[in-house]
Amino acid sequence: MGRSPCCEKMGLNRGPWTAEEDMTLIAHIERHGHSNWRALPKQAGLLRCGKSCRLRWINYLRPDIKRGNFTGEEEDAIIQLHAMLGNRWSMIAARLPGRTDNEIKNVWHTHLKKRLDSSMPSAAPKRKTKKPAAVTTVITHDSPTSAPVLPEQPISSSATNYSMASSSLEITESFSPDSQEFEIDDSFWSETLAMTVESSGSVMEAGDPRVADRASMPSSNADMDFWVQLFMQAGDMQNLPQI
DNA sequence: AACATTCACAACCGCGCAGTG
DNA sequence: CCACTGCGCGGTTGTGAATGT
Repeated sequence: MGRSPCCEKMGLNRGPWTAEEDMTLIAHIERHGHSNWRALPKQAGLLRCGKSCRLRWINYLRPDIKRGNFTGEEEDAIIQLHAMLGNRWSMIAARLPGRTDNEIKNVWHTHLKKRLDSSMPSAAPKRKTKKPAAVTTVITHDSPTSAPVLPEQPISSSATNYSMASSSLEITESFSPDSQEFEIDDSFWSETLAMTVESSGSVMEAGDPRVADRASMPSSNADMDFWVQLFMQAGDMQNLPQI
């Protein structure tokens, strides 16, 4: 269907981003946001395609990205979520504040998958030390002058839905990942996961500005409440007639 | 010390979906 | 309704670093 390529490859840079490119992209998004990825590189004077800019921003330059090793809780959460959602990395990422789908996908393919395959909790990875998060460019968003603050600019549709940090997973007992006993319709997840639950029990819609505040909240009892409610709903689904 | 192997992760690719004229 | 565009997602690859022999 005559689909044009995402960008003309002619004369555009590819491969690893340079510090200058990073700074240019950050500066441009700080000033103008990223309403149009396709037009962004031209406007910013970058020799990159919009897709590449978007990927770089979402996976690396975003100010709210949490760099560094995944905690055990985060890994457990990924395993649980993957058992429920499958390879819906963006949805999984939406439940792990500061983590990107790409990062989660990488972690899954590198060690979590192997960990499950071996089904040996004590199966230690060959590497004893994990190298620090690779940093080709040191961008300090802590700097008051460089921190991109885009309050009215959604970072991404999935990222704005952050609602919880990883939770501990005693809930596991009520759910068997290996069991195919029940299937949950996608609409359930899109509706359920699009909501966040405050500790008070009230529900926030994804678009609620309060959600953004929660994105920076540490793991808390509210998160556990979220999971308890979520799994309870999932359990209830089993008793519902198939639609 | 040198080479081989494995790992981690950034980046690319292509497809599908939603929005728009 | 159709064609087209832009975006987002998931799969895959490339490469440098770490580790083993």
